[in-house]
Amino acid sequence: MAEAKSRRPLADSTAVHDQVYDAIRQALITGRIAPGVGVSLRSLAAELGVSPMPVRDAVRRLVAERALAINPANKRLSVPSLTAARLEQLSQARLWIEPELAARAAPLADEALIKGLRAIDGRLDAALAAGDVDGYMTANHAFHFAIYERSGADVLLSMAGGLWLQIGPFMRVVFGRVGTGGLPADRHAEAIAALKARDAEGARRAIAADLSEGMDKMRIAVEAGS
Amino acid sequence: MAEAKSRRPLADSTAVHDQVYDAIRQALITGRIAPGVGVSLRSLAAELGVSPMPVRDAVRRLVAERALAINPANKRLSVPSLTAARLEQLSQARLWIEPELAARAAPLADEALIKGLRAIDGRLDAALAAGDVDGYMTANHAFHFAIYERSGADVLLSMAGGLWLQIGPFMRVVFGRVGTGGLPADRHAEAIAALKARDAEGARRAIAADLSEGMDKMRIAVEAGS
DNA sequence: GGCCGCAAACTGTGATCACAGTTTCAAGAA
DNA sequence: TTCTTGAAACTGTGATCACAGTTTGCGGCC
Repeated sequence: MAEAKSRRPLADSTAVHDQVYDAIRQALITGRIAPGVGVSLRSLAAELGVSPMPVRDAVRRLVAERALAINPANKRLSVPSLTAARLEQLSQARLWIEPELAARAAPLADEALIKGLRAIDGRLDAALAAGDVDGYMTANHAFHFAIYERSGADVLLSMAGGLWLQIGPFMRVVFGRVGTGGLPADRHAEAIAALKARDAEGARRAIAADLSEGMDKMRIAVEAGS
Repeated sequence: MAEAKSRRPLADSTAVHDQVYDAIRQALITGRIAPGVGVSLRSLAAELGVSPMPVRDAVRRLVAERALAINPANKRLSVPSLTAARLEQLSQARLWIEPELAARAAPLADEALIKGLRAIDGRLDAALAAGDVDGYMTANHAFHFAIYERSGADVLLSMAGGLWLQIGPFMRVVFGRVGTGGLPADRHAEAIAALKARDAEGARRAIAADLSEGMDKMRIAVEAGS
């Protein structure tokens, strides 16, 4: 029992089901749990060293966010498969919401935000140069949401969060197949410049371009894989 | 015990937590549980005549969909308040997603869909004439989602569903304050005509106009109420 | 050697209990 | 009368168990 509890030391403080949520979410985004495969409450619970109860709560939340799917026939859990149709819809939704969040953040940008973004972008470039996929994806997520959070638009922000969660597995496929090479961080520089100038439309364009380029790559990778 | 179980006879078949989800969702949309007030797992369970367990599952889902809020300090549940900022974000998200769903549905429209929409619109008009708010809201929801479901875009469809759930309480405020009068069903006729002609852009415009008009009313009602 | 059938293992679901933290409210003191 | 204090009630959380349905895999049969 004590041994099981120490299998994967979760972060302290907050509720267990939240820690389980974060753990599964991270496993999903990084592709540690592959799309299409089935999972179960008890296996997840054993793997995380907790009782099935908080896992059940976390899973319920992830299903509501469409990060996990539940087979209506036998009610079994699985990770959603990567289909072109799903990617297309997620792309379209992101292309509207995220540039909008960037545009809303621009007038509210301050020096602290710019400085933070530069630091994140530095970590991103380092991960890119080192071929560190996890590091790149973490930094990329941090970069975008540092901007989005500044918008103060909580409803749209949570929608964007849900979209990233669903698109995470697609990203992993891209980097697994075509590598991290050729991904331009220039758009990030553009975005930083626009935010510094409090240029809403410039920020919108920069983020839209950044998304478009990334999602084109995903589309190609998914089509090649099917 | 047996008495409690028969307090509110839920629909048969599916899982209990799904029935509880539907029941709470409906109570939220129709405003039977007012925005801002606190709720609890045990009180909901007692009211619905079930044990707290399925309520817990349903609530977890509703919190993930932002239809319920959870106070981070004392972890207590409450219904989100109606703020102008929230309405503005929900409006913007709806105005992008729903016309898009209508446009996608248009090329796939068939006679059965048109016929179904006409029937729903008839019920809508009857409810409108009778001042039946619940009937109007139910029919209006049915009308829109009959169209959206035809698009086959499941990801966007579920996003639209989440948005309706969040905007439901706002709708109730409108009808409670300004009544159902002055709500034009013409836009619905326009939408039906466009779908019949398989005119994607026409359908997009009709739905966009329908939403705009409804949400303008909501905005006015919310501003007047604060 | 290949196929059928049954038992064991595993699945999600729901109920019940224990527990720690918070709120509420009433009784007693100033 | 007003403020303090303490107990009771209520909150979400987690653990554990029971149960029905499904899947799985091994053994025996054709």
